[in-house]
Amino acid sequence: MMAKRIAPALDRKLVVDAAFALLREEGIEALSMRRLAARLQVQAPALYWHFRDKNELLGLMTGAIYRQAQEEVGACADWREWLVEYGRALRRGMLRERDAARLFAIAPPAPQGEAAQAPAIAAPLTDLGLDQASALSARAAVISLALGWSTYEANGPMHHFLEGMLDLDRSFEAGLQALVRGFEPFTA
Amino acid sequence: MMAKRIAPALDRKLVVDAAFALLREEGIEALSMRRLAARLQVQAPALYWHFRDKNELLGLMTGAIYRQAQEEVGACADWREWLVEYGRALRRGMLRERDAARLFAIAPPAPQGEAAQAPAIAAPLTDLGLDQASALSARAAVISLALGWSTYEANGPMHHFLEGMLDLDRSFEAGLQALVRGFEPFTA
DNA sequence: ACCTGAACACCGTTCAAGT
DNA sequence: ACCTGAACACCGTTCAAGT
Repeated sequence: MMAKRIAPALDRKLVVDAAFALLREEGIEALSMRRLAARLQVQAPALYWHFRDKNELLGLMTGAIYRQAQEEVGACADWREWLVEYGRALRRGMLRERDAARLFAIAPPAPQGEAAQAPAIAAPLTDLGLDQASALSARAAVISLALGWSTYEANGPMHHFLEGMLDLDRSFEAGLQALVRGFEPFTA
Repeated sequence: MMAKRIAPALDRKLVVDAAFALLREEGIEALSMRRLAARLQVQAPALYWHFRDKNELLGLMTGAIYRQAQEEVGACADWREWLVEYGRALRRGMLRERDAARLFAIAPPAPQGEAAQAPAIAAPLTDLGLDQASALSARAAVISLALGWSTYEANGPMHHFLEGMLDLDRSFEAGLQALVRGFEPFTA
């Protein structure tokens, strides 16, 4: 007879999903290994069988947001259109998840597969005719704008008067348009 | 006779300076109230006489970086030049202090004086002929780009191959130029 | 007014031990 | 293989008490 194999209580996807739920419900301050474990009906050290440390878990979360944004971008006629759609998708993703900006500040998106290679990162843009160096540079700028905007927007100092004073959605859009419009590829 | 008045061991400036020193030497993970107090030869609770909580202290730190950037911008011929110089100054400030991006993600810059009012924030640009709404929007976009860039740059995923693949300084500059070049004021 | 001592309610992580 | 129990070395913050 084979030994009885009982089903594991946890797997990576289960934990990441629970972490997103906890983040949405209680915010990043409440996202501790102990609370997460409790929600999964398990003790905190059990999580360390599945993840090296908390940072790895958070990296999978930002990685998911990051990847989903790319998937949301449909077929585009040219690289400028792709950049604008990508910027909007990133912003949507960061608005969807609570404290997303703080998450990105702590834990870089974990790449999966060969998505970490420069040609793969540049691909959506090089496919539309942009050279690789320009593609990497432009994509980095769009990510930075979206990331910085949500950090800025989450910040209290502005949030009070700015949301009356300044339409945040419209202003982000204006910034994104400006960035993409003004971008000049390194090789004409 | 008056009672003997002994000099206080601490004041706000002293603490903020020590916090910057600790941040530079040991990074944001080591910036705890207890370690900071130890460096000042005092017990941790003493800090709570001078600051409401840790966040207030961090806000003074980001506020200092933020304000210094503005002071570094000299006289400009037009608002586009001001935005570019301001963006560069912000980036310098964030490179100067370790973990600056994470600091900004946690604690919004504490405004001081009447610097928190919209007209004051817009002033450097409205003085150069831009309308207030465009000024706030453009300034927010430049801040976001600088902030996001340093978050992005601090992140590991890219940092490995990106620093060979992509000149980070040159790319930031290209993004900043694009943003400012492409920006169209709301009122022509 | 300004600081200390002691305590509270937490953290992330390690590691032997259980099953 | 996967999880628990117990422990270590920390946190931020409060509060009575000292001077």
